[in-house]
Amino acid sequence: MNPIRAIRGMNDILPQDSYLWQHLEKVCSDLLDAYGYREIRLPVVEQTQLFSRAIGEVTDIVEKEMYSFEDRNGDGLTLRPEGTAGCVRAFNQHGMAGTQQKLWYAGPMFRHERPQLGRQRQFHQVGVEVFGTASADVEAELIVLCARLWRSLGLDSAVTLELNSLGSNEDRARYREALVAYLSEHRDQLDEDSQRRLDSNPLRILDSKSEQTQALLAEAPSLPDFLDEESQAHFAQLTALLDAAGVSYRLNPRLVRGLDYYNRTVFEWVTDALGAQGTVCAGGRYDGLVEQLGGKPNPAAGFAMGLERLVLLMQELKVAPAAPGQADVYLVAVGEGAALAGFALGESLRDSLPGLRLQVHSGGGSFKSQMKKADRSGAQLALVLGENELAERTVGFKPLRGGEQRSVSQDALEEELKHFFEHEEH
RNA sequence: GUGGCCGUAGCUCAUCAGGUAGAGCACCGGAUUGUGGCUCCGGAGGUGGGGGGUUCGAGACCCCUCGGCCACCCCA
Repeated sequence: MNPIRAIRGMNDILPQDSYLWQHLEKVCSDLLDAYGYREIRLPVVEQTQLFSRAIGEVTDIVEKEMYSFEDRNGDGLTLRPEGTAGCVRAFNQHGMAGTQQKLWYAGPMFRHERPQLGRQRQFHQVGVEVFGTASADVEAELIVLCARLWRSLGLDSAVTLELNSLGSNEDRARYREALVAYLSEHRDQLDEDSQRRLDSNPLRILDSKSEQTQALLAEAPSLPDFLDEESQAHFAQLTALLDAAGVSYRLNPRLVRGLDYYNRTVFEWVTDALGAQGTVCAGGRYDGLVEQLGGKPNPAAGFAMGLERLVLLMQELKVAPAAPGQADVYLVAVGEGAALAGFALGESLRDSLPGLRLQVHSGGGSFKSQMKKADRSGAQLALVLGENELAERTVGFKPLRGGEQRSVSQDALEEELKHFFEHEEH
C-alpha cells in the first residue's frame, strides 16, 4: 500500500524549524502588542462571494487560485486566500463601524499556485489592519512598525521599502484610461502577457518583467501626474512622517498591487536574497473596501507579511537564533526500582522547579544508551539514578558540558539544581 | 496554468556498454561488571517516486503519472 503523502504545496513544519517559527511569531505579537494592536482570530473558511467581491473578479487569485467547494448544504465556500477580506467582514459583522480598530491576525492562507521557493499552496501570514482613520499617520505607523520588526529580527539590512500612491479611485480610473489609450497604440510591441492584461488588469502591466514592455513604459503616462490635490497632500504627509522617523524608502511610480481594493498608499518590503519571490511584506490603504463589503463607509489600511519568506530570509542571512536543546536536565534511571523512583522524582522536581526543562528518560535500556540520549538531548546536566543511589537516597549529579560527576542527596537536589543553573546563566 | 532541469536507503550522494545496488552522516547494538561526547567493530534500513513499454534481462532506454527545484505567471 502506498503511504499517504501531504498535499502538494502544503508542508509540514518540523521541530528543527518550528522553534524558528515560534521565535518569529513571538517577536511579532510582542511588537504588535507594544503598539496597541489586538489580535483577532478569524475562520479559515468563508463564503466564496466574500473574496470575489473584495479581491476583484478578474484577479488571478479569484479566477484560478482559490480552493473553492460546496459544503453539504450546497453553499459556496472558499479556503481564505488572504486575510483582509475576512477581517473586514468581521469588522462589519460585529458593529465596529465608526470606531478605530487596530487589529492583527496570523494563520494559514491557501492559493492553488505552482509551488516554488517561498511560495506554497498553504502559506502563513501575519496581517495587520487599522480601521476608522483616514490620515496618513496610519500608514506611517504601519511602516514604522515593520521597520522595527526587521530590526528585531536582524533582517533590516536585507529588505528595502518601496512606496507609491495610487491616488483616489477617480485618479486611478483616469490614469487607467490614459494608460490603456497609450498602450493600445503600441499593442503589437507589448509582450504576450501584457497584451492580455491590457483588457483585464492594465495597471499590472507596469511591473512587467519584459524589457521591451518596460522600454515602452518609459514614455507612458506616469501615475503620480494623475493624483488629485488631496492624494498628493496625503502622500506628502506620509513621506514627511517617514522622514521624521528616519525610515528610508524608494519611490516607485510603477508599484501597483495585485488586489483591486487598494487606493492611495501602497507599499512593499522587498529583498533580493530570496530569488524570484522577493516581496516579504506588502500592503496599503483600502478606504473603499468596508463599504464594498456592505458596511458603512470606513477608511482602512493594512499589510500582510509572508512568514515562510521571513523564515527563509532569517536562515539565508544566518540571523536565526540557535535551536534550543530538548531539555536542560535529563534524568537517567536504570533498573525497575530506579525507573519507578526516577519517574516520581521527576514529578516532584517539576512541582518544586516549574521552569525547569526536565526530560525523564523513557523506554528503559542500559546506562550507556540512556547516557547517550542524555547527551543528544542537549541537556546541560544528567541526573543518574541506579540501584546504589536508590539505596543511599542520592542521585548522580553529572554536568555534561564540563565538570565532574558527584553524588548529591535527594533532599538537597532542589537547591543544587537552582545553584547549578544560576551559574549557567552567564 | 507554461517552459527548463531533476527524482537511487531518514539525509547527502556514488555505481553500471542495460545483467537484479553501495558509501558517508544519522539510527540501533558491542569494545571486562553502572555512564554520553572521540575512535574501532557489528547491525538494521531501498519493490532504485509510482505505473506501463522495449529487451532473454532495466534503477539505468521510451511513454505516462506523481513529486522536487528554477524561471515565467502570480503574490506574502
